[in-house]
Amino acid sequence: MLLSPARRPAAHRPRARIAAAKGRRKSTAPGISTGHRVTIIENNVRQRAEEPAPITRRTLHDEIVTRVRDMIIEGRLAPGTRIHEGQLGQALGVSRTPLREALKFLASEGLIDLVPSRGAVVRRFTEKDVRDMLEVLAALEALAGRLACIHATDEEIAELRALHEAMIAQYAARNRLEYFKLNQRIHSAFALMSRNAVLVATHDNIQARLKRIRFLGNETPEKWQSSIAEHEEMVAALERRDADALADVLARHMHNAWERIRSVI
Amino acid sequence: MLLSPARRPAAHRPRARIAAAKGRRKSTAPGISTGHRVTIIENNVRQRAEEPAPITRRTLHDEIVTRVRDMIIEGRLAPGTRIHEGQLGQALGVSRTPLREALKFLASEGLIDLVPSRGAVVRRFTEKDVRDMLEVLAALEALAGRLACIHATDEEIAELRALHEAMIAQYAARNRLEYFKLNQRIHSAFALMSRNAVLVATHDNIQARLKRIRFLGNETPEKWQSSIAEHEEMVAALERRDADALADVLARHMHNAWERIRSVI
DNA sequence: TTCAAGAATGCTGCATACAGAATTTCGCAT
DNA sequence: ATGCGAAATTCTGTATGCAGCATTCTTGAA
Repeated sequence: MLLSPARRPAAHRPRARIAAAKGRRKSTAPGISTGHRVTIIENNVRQRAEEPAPITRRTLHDEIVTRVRDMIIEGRLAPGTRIHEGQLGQALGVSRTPLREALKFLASEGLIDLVPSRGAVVRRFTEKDVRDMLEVLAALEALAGRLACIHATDEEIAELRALHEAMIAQYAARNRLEYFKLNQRIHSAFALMSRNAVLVATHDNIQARLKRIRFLGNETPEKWQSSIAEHEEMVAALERRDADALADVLARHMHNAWERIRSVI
Repeated sequence: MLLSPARRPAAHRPRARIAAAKGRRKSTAPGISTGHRVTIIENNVRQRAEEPAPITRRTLHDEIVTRVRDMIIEGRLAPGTRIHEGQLGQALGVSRTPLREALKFLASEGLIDLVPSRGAVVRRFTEKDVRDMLEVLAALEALAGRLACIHATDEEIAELRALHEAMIAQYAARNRLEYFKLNQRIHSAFALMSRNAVLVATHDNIQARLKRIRFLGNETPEKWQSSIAEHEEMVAALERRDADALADVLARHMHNAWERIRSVI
């Protein structure tokens, strides 16, 4: 019903199941990767702020978390949708146990609500919720900007500039999806350059919740224009390492973001 | 081993199990409640920012989340401890399934790490982790303070003042635990008065991670003294509804908090 | 005595089974 | 037709079983 035709749960062959799920993922979920690779910024943070083991062996519930999260963000699971453990499990080709574990995780992230003995519901954000999130995000990005002015390397700043130029190119081409991805990436880059892992995690969490709404809000290229001007200011401020100016424009950018997306709530 | 003498898992009687767990909770875990009740502040927020249904029917995994979270915060599960699903499950009198679900939730909250096929480990915070958390918390509280100046009712402010006075009384009595609880409660109150549910949730999450460390940091009453002076400033600023002053003192308070606790990391 | 390879044990990851709550359906009376 | 109530169905919540990975223990050789 949701992903692929329901399949018989071939009894108890766990490893094969994982492989199947992984294989299918590539074909159905396009992922968030963009052609333009940010290596310096991301690597610097991984190296300095996170754990040293990059050997990511994914478990099933882990895989399911990203799958379902993507489904919600991409709108394939609409807000208000009741998540049916049996059906979704069948659609994903997994049993209910890891799926339920994944749902608990997503509930903690705030993407779904867990109603006792009635299951999980994709969370619907009210207008106030969105404003609240943007308000917090503004404060977090302002902090990130200040820290980035202190900690970012010249290399990273150059790469951010490159990302910005790439985004402008996508704007010129009216390529909405790629424009949006680069836009989000730039915001994440500020968080990463702060060298504060907690800030990165918190920022990512809230940004993820807003992702779909912000994407929908960027409907017309006219709306992108003002956003781009602010981005230009942001990059310039970082290049000057002017923390106050950067924090100011980031906060302003978030405020304007609300104006841009309020119509789609 | 951990909570109560291991008991036979009397086969499959779920509801009785819940009742047993609830009953036992009261007797073993003292909870975080303080004699002094904050009603106005908390009710106002519940009423305006959260869901309208206060009929909390707790499921088992939900109960386990709070139990295990408390165990970590109270230090009965020390950082670095490997969480043994079988043992902990027996100690809590529940099967592994809801326990595992609870662990996924706590992992998302950042209190434990999940290592594939090796289970859960109570997260150990480095010095940098703590500084990062305080840095973010400072930004969040500064925002909360600004918003509180706008949204708080006079009633709420009066109640905050009462909380503050109560905290001073506990200080005078050298009652460390009660002092600490009121202290945390005051910080939460600022978040609540912001009328921003996302801010409240984010703040609570980070505050919970820091709780144990901050408690340990408050070892000597001398350390409390400076903290109290800042609190006095905070309350006064809110009474004047002076957002800039409040944001400033909150940020300063967080900075000093680091000085107070850095020795116990 | 030390080290290494293999056996044994223990634990996690996932699937499935079962009980009870929620919801729907259906019969019946109004 | 419509509203009500009970049976039936569906789904969630929890327990348990099984397979494979990790770790520890054991044993044999250098």
